[in-house]
Amino acid sequence: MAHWLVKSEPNAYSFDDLVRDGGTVWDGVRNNAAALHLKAMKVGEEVLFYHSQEGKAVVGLAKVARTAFPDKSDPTGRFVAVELKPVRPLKKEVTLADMKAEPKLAGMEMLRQSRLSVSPVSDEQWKTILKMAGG
DNA sequence: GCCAACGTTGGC
DNA sequence: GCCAACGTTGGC
Repeated sequence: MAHWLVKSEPNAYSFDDLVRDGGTVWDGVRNNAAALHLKAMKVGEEVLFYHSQEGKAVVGLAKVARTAFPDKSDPTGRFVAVELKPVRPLKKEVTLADMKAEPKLAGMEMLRQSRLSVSPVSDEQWKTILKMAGG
């Protein structure tokens, strides 16, 4: 099973919003690299939910509820959306500073390319982050 | 098809 | 608020 990380500005859509809604369509991605990752997602795969700008931390776990389908909000029809459901909040947030300070996470895609809104997370990175979050 | 200019994202 | 990184656009 692959793992992923998605970013959202909590002002626009926070993890609490996802919990409140019980799930959401993850659309609005307008970047090819990110879209490729969306297309690779499978139902049931788990996703780290990261708050950018206000927060700068991984705050919760979500999972893929529906694989990629055409993003209705995209007039060109080139991009896709998925559906995500909340799993649980993390016991402890894992901040960007925490992740940068952890050598095991040095190769993380989201650290390498900070603007990428959807990125893959390796098994080892996944385990490391969950451990940092208090299990 | 190249590349400069511009816009957007996101960390600081 | 600034700036670096990166993607996109448009002139040539």
